[in-house]
Amino acid sequence: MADAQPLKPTDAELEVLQVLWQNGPSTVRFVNDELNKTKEVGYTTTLKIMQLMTEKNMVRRDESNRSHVYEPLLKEEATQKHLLDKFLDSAFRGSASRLVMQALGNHQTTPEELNQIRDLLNKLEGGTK
Amino acid sequence: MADAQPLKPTDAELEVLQVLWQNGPSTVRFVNDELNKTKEVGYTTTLKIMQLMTEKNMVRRDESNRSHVYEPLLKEEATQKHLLDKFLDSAFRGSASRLVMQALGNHQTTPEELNQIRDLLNKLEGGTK
DNA sequence: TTGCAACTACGAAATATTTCGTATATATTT
DNA sequence: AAATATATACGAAATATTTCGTAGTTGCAA
Repeated sequence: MADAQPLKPTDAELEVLQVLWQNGPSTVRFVNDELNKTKEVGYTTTLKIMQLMTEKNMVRRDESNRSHVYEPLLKEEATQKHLLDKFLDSAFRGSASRLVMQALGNHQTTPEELNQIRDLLNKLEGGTK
Repeated sequence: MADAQPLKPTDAELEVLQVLWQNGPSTVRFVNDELNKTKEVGYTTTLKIMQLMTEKNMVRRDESNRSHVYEPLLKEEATQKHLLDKFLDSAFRGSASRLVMQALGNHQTTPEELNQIRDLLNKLEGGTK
């Protein structure tokens, strides 16, 4: 057996996933270089994390070339949803609206994005103006 | 020295803080009982966590009675903001709007709350309709 | 005044996660 | 062909976090 659960990735695993989601299937070398743009981390450290992720079926490894290529098996949206649920519970006691208010209040958002959100609100309110 | 940093509480610490934020200064016994409504956890485990939190200045301990009373030193809002920032970065690569859309989409929110959010949107857009 | 119940202190084990050194294999360059 | 660069595998140390047993106190009830 072996299934791609919507497991909760650890912090280090999530960082790797972000690189893969953003850039598609990549080698350890590439991922490690990306990570090093932000923080210092050894090559074998990244390698190890990705090996563990392979065992957990979070990524799939293509070994046809000497440099293995890793592809994410977890979907970005599904994983975000999963993490959001947990975060909402633990940090906001489940109050989505409070989280949303904080997120909108503390971070700059473009008018376009605000409009998208407004559209969503309209849909949610069932057209109520 | 010793200051009440907006430190990142661990999961266990956050659970304790939620109880304190929601109920005000409490004893270990009370906190432990609350936690046990959700999951099983030993009394001394909770005690230990709260002792560590005291050392980290996340809570203050009143020892005047035999049962010590713990009061949160971290503010709920500030802590949420801190955690949200981190979460936004790690899970949504900083895109507040994507997080908001997901949060609104996946969780039921009352019309009143939606209106609150709409008001906030209006303010943020600077009145642009 | 004895004994039980409820507390705190504290060390240490159990887990979970991250980090990296070393060995070894395989390309590539000179 | 030798030296050098680049990969993977793997064990194990370093950290971080959680969990709990045990010892010792104190309050209270029988």
